[in-house]
Amino acid sequence: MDSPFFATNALKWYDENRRDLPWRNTSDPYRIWLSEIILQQTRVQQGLPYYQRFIAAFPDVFRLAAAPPDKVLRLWEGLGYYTRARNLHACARLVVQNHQGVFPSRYEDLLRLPGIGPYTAAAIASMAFGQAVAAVDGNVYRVLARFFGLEQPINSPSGKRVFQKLAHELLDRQRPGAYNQAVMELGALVCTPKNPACHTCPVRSGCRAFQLNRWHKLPVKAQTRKIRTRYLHYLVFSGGNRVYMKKRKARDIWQGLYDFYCVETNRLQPAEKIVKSLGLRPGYISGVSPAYRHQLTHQKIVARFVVIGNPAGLPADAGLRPYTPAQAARLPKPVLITRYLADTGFL
DNA sequence: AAGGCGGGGAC
DNA sequence: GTCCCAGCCTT
Repeated sequence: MDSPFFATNALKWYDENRRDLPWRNTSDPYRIWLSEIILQQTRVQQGLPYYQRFIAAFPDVFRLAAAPPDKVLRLWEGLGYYTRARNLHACARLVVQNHQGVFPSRYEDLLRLPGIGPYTAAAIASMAFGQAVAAVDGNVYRVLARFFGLEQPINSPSGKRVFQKLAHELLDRQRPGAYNQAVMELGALVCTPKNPACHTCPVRSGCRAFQLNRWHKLPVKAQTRKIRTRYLHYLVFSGGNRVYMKKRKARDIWQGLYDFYCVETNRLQPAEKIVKSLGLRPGYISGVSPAYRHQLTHQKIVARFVVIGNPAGLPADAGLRPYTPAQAARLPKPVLITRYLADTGFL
């Protein structure tokens, strides 16, 4: 299905189904700008009352610029991302001081203002000034990825360029502002992240994701696996110039490398608690190391070493075997373990 | 390229 | 609990 189908039907649907929102009944750049800042990463339902309060308190950019910073921040309370409020105020003052209170109309000039990035600059330029620039936000990524069946990740720079270029090609040159809002409105009301209302979608018949039943797979996001913090409590059984170590099994970090008996928990625990959990008396503890930290690709390791000077309490069947310093030095070990052994002087 | 920022709603 | 939301800024 070709692009005119998408743009035409999205625009038509928008004209008939759009929500009546206050910033859509004006061409005042100040109001459009304010709404866009408030709606960054924020749902309309949450942002709407804030918009009303800001307009009531600051009807124009001069009133906002003249306000004390605390008053602006107080009105922003509860909305989150408070840098937005500080940038909002800074931007207002900049517009008043450097532009005589008149918002710049070109995308490139808007982009220079604090708090205005590529999306917001395009939104203002198109909606307030009719400039033919595509505003690409999370909704647009989702709608385009689904309609065109695009598998490029939306959170990589290369993927972003693909969507930006496509959005620019699709843009309705006659009504860029309405078109941009049409696509976003479609994403907000119909083509939602979960349970999209495909049965009411104006462009369903041309939608690749709908045809292939792949809406739930799109858009693709590159796995930005978040860092997991793991807390390892090592029990270092030692005595007679020997230290007890074991080989790590597969399917976890440090496969095949050698370390000590390990208790993993959700958080750092007192050494006594760890020892007790093994049925050992706390009196066996002959030393506790500070926390060692180690950064892996997607994990942060926090390790603490509890020295058990009495090998009598050795857990059977843990695969632990005694090694002399010379032997231990030759074993392959995680650098964390090597560091610890070096710190204690065992190696 | 990655991380931080935030509260709320859906699931 | 997780994911996402009309993103931007800093490092």
